[in-house]
Amino acid sequence: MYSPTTRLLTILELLQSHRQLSGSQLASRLEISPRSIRRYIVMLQDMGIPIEAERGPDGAYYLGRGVKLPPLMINNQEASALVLGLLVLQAFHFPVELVAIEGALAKLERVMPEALLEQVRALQAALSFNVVASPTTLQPSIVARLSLAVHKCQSLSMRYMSLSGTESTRLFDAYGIVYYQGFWYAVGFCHTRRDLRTFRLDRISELQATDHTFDQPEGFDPIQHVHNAFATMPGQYPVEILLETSMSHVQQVLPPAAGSFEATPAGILWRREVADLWPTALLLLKFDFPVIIRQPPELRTIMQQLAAKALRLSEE
Amino acid sequence: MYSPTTRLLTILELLQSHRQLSGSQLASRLEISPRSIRRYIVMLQDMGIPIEAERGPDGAYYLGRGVKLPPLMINNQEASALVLGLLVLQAFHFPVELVAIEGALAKLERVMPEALLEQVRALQAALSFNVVASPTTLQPSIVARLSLAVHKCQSLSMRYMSLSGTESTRLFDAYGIVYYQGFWYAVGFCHTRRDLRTFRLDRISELQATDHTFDQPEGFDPIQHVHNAFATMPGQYPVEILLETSMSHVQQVLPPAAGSFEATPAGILWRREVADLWPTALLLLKFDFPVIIRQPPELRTIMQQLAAKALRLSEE
DNA sequence: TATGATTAGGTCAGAATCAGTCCTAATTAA
DNA sequence: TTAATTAGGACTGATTCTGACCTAATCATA
Repeated sequence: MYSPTTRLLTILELLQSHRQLSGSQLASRLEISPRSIRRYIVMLQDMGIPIEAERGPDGAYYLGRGVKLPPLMINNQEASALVLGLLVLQAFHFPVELVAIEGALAKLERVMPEALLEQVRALQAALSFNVVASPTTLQPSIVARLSLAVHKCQSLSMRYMSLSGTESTRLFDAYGIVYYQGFWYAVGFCHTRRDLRTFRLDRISELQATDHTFDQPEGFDPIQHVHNAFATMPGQYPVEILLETSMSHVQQVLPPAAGSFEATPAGILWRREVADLWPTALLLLKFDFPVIIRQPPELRTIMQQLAAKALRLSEE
Repeated sequence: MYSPTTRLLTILELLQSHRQLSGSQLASRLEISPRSIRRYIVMLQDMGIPIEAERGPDGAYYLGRGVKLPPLMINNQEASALVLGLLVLQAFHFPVELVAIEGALAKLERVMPEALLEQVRALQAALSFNVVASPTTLQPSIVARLSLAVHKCQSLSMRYMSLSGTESTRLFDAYGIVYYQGFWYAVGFCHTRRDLRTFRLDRISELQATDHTFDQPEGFDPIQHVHNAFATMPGQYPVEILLETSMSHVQQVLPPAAGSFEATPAGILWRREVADLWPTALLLLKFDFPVIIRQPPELRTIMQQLAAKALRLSEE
């Protein structure tokens, strides 16, 4: 704590680990005059470090937000947490700039004490994450803009290429972003299709926030919806099924995203649209309450086929 | 970049973002004489920052490892990556000291530019990880020691409390650590039971590395093993089904957690143990390839019931 | 083996910086 | 109002820093 430079760093460190400190506190810790502390504060500010001050009694200096990040003073524990975090991001193909992850990793690993690095590497080698490798890469900037739009409830205009390869522009209210089996998806309401939809992020080519805002539906669970969306890709068959049970039971068994539910005297009328009827058919077999198929007739045919298949399986 | 004090920090920053820099490069960047650079290097070294040098042509200065961490100079991108990493660690209940995560988070968030922080917070709020919340906490120190033992192939002596509540001391060769459905497990060879075993980390109370070392088996996949261990949990129905398709197709349709798969001339033999046969029965109806039920006979009965149910549904 | 580029460091004088001690002003909570 | 705090000007003397000019040591390459 002798040279001016170390003093400067010490002040920075003190301000980083304490919420706020008064000039006299700093002065006594560094054993220099308060006047010099004020001078150091100015020096730090000149360096772009946003030190702010509260005046008056109980006034103090504290770190504010700037445009640039000040040098971070971290201890060993924190460093290993940081490295581990970065490694996890890498393993999960998190939508963050790779350069950023690698840059931060390089900086940290280059200066970490040997013993610490060994510990972290051991953890890294020993831990197995249950991760499906993602075959595609996606642009972090898209994810960043998307998440901001989710946060601010801004509708989005985007260009999307469907799995079949056709590209289209859609107006979309994003409710959440979900990682599911190696891919990242945006879940929300598609104005073009007027339905809840799931879009794979790596198939979005353009994304633009609009002025239009929307209301986030209460209690919507993006994960649930993605799970469900995989069983029920939206499409051309209008399905109408009468569930002879209570609404509360339905809500336990089916996610809100599964379609619309209407209470009728005969039971709960469940409506949705699907391209593939098979998942719905299987779903119906799962239920432990009586079910009546209203629409479409094709679903009855599929049920017959399922019955035949089940019978065949039971005999062989 | 004018005062001597700021120059020191600039040199540090340059050394952190570049792998290595020669004295003359540094001198021209800071617009001071090479002699002064040399002096600054000494000052940094005196401050405990391990700057090392390569002599001769193409010689240069570079950062080495010390006992203490130097101030980290990071940019905005790197900061958001770091914060995200920490958030993920938190979400996954990663075995890292909570204090470390929170300390680092506090330091980073306190100084991050407003816009950046908002972006990260938005991401955090929008992203849904498919994570099961862990009901237990575990000691990071145990994980650290365990992972070191995995790395160094040291046998471990540990006290473990089984699910039934009996405590025992075991000699254990840890092969890996796996996160599976909200819990952390150590996978390896248990000398006491003379078998591959899986131990939940939060049930380990004492852990001690021994002098004894072991050989890590070639090509052992800890995740695979945990999956298997769960698929073959003692349920009462041993299920054995012949899937008449290729192994690669099976792997696309079924997760590794579904059980064990064995290639036979007739097809893939799928074995698992379950307590409830219904989910398996429904699963079989999903497949688009021929399937033969070998075991148990009860599964055939269930298939008949399913067939009846499907038929009933198709008629109404 | 010779050469040149580089780090390492000693020395010295003059310039620049820094620290402390005075001040005064502005701000703000009690 | 009062007291505590930040903010900062001015001066002086001590300290430090800088650049210039040295000499060694090291090491890759021609």
